[in-house]
Amino acid sequence: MREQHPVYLQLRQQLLLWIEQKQLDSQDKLPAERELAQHFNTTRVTLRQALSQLEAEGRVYRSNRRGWFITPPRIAYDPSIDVGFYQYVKDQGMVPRTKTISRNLVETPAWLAEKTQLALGEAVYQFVRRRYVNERAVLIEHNYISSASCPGLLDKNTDHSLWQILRDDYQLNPAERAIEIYPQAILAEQAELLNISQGSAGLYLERQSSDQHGNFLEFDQEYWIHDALKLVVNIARTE
Amino acid sequence: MREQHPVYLQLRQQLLLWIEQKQLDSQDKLPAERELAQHFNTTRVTLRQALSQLEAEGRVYRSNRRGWFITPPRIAYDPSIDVGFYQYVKDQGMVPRTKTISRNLVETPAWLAEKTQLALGEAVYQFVRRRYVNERAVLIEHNYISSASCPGLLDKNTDHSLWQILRDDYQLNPAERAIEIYPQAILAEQAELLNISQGSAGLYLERQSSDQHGNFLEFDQEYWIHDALKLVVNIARTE
DNA sequence: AAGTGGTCTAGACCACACG
DNA sequence: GTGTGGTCTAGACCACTTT
Repeated sequence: MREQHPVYLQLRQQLLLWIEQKQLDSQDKLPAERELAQHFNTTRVTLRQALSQLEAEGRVYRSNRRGWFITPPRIAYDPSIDVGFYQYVKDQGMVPRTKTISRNLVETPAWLAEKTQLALGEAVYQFVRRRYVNERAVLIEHNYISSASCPGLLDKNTDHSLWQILRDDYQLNPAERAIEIYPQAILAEQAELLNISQGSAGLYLERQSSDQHGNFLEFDQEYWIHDALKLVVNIARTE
Repeated sequence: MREQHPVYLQLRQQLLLWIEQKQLDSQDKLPAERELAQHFNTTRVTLRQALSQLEAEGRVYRSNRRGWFITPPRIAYDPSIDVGFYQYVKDQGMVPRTKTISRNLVETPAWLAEKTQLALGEAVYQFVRRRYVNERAVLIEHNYISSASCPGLLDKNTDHSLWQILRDDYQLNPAERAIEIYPQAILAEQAELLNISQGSAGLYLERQSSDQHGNFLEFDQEYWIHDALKLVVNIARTE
């Protein structure tokens, strides 16, 4: 035997056992840190280190200053399928909710013009929305939609599926999509909207869609909490 | 003005400026923690909190007990393209390297049989490899390849591209692929192989490929360091 | 008002990396 | 061997949440 595991890793193990024993379920709250620290005969600092470990592993999560909770299972999401958040969450037996935080007609900024077919300064709709799964906020979404293609979109209810509105009200369907995905810490603005601490692990997903006519349709940025999502992609033979 | 940012976030900002000033480049080493703490007139604990923040953001990384370094740019990777690690790293002007850690003929375990067409106990080749970009270890890969389809594979040099071997020596090409991706902390075994600490943020990528005849070809698990990778997926219209 | 999580200090010891 | 990063303690104060 060479090395003894550090205390916080032993504590991690004990916590897992304790959770199992207590049969804590998704979104159940753990006892106060001071209480746990005493129970396991250690310091709050070390306890928090152990909890942070479990947080990184996606076993527990926290909500600002409210405490630690048991992480629910991940949502599976296939970005190649024409199904929106609202639908695929429901299909997996969870309860989706969307809150539109802001909606504006803005001028296309430089960074967006560079990435898309949009001209610098051209008017686009910008939506910022927060999405929940079982009342847990799991992502912040920034949408940019061509204003020319979708007159009057600002007046519609965007608390459900944008794609459905595009399809039903404007006969626009997403066709080609270019997607970028990478792990990225949640920074200040999004962290505040998600009520988590800045620097929490996250997954960034960016998607540009064009419609069935090949025109720019939508640019989408999604800031996901790291433990809420599982991406599933199926790829057929490329000829 | 309501709230003052906590010290470690101010320190984060100062560190970024300091790095810029010093013109530190990819993989350059930062000074010792004690030195930095003194320079910024704070404690090691707080300094480490600031560094951890930057680590989460992918600006700095650490290598076990060796210190803190500047994070190099991410590698872009399109899992829908028939190009292996070796090729796409080179295409982006970086230097790839692969070290085969183990190669074995093993019996298909239960979890693998469940996921694939492989029968429980059937013989498969198992490869564990560590991959580097510019001599920085960025992922651990577990490969399972049908032994029936590839006799003699164990004797070949697997320090480059497996796919190339499959193509050139066995006339097998990956066709359909099912991919799963999610953020996941790097746990004990992989952390040790990557020389990072257990619980570091990571990205898990799992891929099952079948060949041009529709037979099982390969099952692949990749444990990526969170800051090394950017996924790019292009999806055409699904008819 | 009380309790909780978030932050911070000033030490300390150890195991490992590196010269 | 020396210095470094990794870990740990025993406090403390503050801002926020909850009662």
